[in-house]
Amino acid sequence: MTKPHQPRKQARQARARATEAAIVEAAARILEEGGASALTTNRIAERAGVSIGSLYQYFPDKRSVIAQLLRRERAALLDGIKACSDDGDDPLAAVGALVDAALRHQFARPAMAMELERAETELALDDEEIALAAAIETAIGDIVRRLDPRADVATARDVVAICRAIVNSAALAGETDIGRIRERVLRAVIGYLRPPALSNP
Amino acid sequence: MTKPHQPRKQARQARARATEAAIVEAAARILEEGGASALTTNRIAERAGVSIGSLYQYFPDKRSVIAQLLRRERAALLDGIKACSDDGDDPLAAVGALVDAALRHQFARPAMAMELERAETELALDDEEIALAAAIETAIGDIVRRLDPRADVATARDVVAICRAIVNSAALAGETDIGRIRERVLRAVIGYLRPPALSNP
DNA sequence: AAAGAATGTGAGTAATTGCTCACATTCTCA
DNA sequence: TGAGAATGTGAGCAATTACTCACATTCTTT
Repeated sequence: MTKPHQPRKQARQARARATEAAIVEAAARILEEGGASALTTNRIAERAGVSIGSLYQYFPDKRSVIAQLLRRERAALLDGIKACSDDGDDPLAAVGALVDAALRHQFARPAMAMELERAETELALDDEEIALAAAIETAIGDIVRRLDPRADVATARDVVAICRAIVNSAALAGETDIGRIRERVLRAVIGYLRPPALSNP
Repeated sequence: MTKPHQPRKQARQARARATEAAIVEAAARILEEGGASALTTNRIAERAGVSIGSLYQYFPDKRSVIAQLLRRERAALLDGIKACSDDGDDPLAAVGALVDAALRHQFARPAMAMELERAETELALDDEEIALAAAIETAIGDIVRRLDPRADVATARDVVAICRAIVNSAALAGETDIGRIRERVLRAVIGYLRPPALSNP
């Protein structure tokens, strides 16, 4: 039971909601341009075009800004994943759609996605964020079980980890051909879920 | 061509070499106990049992301490990987030995390995560190090509990424059964290198 | 129009950081 | 043994940080 990262006060006017959104988006831009070390509260406020005081009117501390950005991104990813479930009956196609959703999310803003992942570790997620992560794992588990009915929580976690790892290391190495990356991620995920015979051909 | 992270001055007496090693090991301990945010130069010196002045006698700046620790760990990993090449002619056994080497390295000091990985991204590696990383990728490529002769640089990178990703996410989720993790990593790596037929059974 | 609520401001503060420097101690070797 | 080299010390500086607060502006409602 961790203290939730809630806005200090609820925005009641449209102007205030715009300010709040501008702050979160400014944090995203700084994160993807300069990494976590560039993400200071004064810089966030400046980039958002508001004063530092305004930032602290809606966020009790710096972590809450990052937490809000994390929630925003996670919710979008969950939407994309849930859409895969409705993709017909072919398990392979469903897994393919799942990988596509993950790739779309990761490549929409690659640098931000990576930095946000790293920031997550030192954030001490609150209950709402844990629930979101659990929902994502459940949704992935549902799809993955169509290919491998014995798949458990660890399997779903591994699939997420494999996707992220290949995409991130490819992005870090300067690869840009998403088609090639997609092919490899798919190969890894399917190979993991349906292991080949361990004999020598 | 990045500025190398070299010791400010060369240690000539045994006492000085001990001091230098103590500083690097102190950094490792702080990193694995408190993460990157706990890693301050004053704390490193205190933990090493030396004064802050001594630290700056052998390291020009904070990054150099981390870089030295990174070199130490990378060199150890490379040794472990190179040993796999001498493991008989069975390609599957060689890949198994490779995964074991990676697991041993990652699980010897899991928290430190994870934190060090994260620190690496924001370090701007110098030539020596790039050479070490390249040597590791080459050694892995050699082993991996026994299973899949078409494997290229990206393939080796993917294998490394898959190993790390599964181990880290398992460790983060609190798993401790190394045997189970080993099995899954092996399944993922082999499944990636020898993809099953993409047909429905 | 007026008054109170909501929103916005930014100079300033206390704490922390990486790092320097003037000096003390210990070692090496003629 | 003594002199210079090597090593070790830690108070403190300059820069940066997250965050506060007294106040100004804008909106809503009657």
